[in-house]
Amino acid sequence: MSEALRPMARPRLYEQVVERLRQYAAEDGLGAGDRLPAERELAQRLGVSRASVKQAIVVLEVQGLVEVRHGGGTYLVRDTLDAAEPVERLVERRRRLPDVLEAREAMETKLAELAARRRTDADLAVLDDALAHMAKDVEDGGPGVEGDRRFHAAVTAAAHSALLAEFMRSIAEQIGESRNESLRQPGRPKRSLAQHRRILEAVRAGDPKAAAAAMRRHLRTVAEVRLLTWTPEDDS
Amino acid sequence: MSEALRPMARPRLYEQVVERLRQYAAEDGLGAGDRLPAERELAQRLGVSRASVKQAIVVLEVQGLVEVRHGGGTYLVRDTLDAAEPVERLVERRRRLPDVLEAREAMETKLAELAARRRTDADLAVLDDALAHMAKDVEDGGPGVEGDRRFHAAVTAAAHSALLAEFMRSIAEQIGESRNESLRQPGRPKRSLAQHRRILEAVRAGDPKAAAAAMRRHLRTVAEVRLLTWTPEDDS
DNA sequence: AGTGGCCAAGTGGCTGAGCCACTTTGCTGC
DNA sequence: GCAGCAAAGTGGCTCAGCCACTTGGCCACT
Repeated sequence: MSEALRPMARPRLYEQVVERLRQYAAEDGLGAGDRLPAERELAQRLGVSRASVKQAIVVLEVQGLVEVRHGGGTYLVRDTLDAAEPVERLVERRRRLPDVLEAREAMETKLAELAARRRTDADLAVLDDALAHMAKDVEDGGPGVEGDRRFHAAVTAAAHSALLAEFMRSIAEQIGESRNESLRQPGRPKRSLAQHRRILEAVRAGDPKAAAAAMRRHLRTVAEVRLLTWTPEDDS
Repeated sequence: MSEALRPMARPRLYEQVVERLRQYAAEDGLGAGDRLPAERELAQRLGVSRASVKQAIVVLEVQGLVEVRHGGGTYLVRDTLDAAEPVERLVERRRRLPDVLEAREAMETKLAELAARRRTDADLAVLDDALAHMAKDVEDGGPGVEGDRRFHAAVTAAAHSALLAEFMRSIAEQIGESRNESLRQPGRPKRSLAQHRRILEAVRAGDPKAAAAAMRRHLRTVAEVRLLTWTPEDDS
């Protein structure tokens, strides 16, 4: 009900112009390499100033959708002016956990496998440290959230794969939420700690298959715990 | 040597302004919530017109680094004006194949598993169609590139995981290159086709473990073929 | 036929002045 | 105190204009 009182949308003119340009490119079937109408003409036909048209074009330029040649016109780079939706936004919209947990399992089992293959002594030291941190917290009756986070981050680092690390980073926030809930379940911190130990030992031993298997088992129990309290409508 | 004849860099004014603003925010220790100087003042101190300052601010606004309040000033959203590096750019810089192939294996085995669990009849029809397309091309002595692409896209679609699909999309270009090279190896198209068949049958049978295993086997042979001709220095 | 100089038209780059809309601030009068 | 209001400050947008660059056509020269 307070829905009606949310801040009014106050669209900037240049945003509307960007929208119109996307529309124009789509409807007129413009493709890569085609030239947009001149700024002066666009301004006149849209009924706005040239400055606003220019701001809109700057937006498209920054997004890499358009190439502006001084004195030569403005050209489409791709077949469309639709911006590729940033991963972060998609994650936001798709807050639904299952997707995230699936992606996490896919990537992190691979990360464990790679970590077993590539970990350096320094990587192992960080892993040991993270595990010790979590162990101490759990002994003191804490949930071990920070230690858990550090352990998984250390595994990611030890895998030495910039691309997978980047993907993990983009769902880190969602994983953090699930971690909080999971570790608040009674008995969970101790079991989680034990599972971490098995992962670490496999990584230390340089056994990729064992590491992947241990990580998979760990993540599946986490996912189970988390999904027990989850319902599709509960988008929190 | 032809390095000297590459296109001249002709930086836009607004880009320089953006750079100056980032610098200013960093050097003056501006943090989230702090207000930028007024547009008129910035224009005067930078010695540029207000329009150029505004274009720069539009850039920062589009990148979500700054919030502009009509009549109230322009405020930093985060503690820095440095743009988070988009995944696409990272992929570009990290053109090195191993990373990409690792990520691909991690995600696509999971996709195969999910596809076996969730595929609808319509999904199966698309998979059948893609496989038939590839089979026909291979029979005619072609490489079957397009059919291969469609098959893997169909598996991704059948998994019904928007997040993994998005991740796949962001490395699609690199995968495409590797696909071209792989399928150009003599004998590869036929073997690849057979492997696709096994994947499809596991998905049709609704056997997640078999589907994941078949996909993993397929991707590992592809990676092997590709990596034989790859060397770290060859960044092409 | 090819080359380079030249010019005019078209287009983007950028400016300055100006007005409007909105927010913030602080004074005024109760 | 405090509500109301006016002024100052700030961003939104426009207009008119000049400059810089690209393109294409024409021409003189080789």
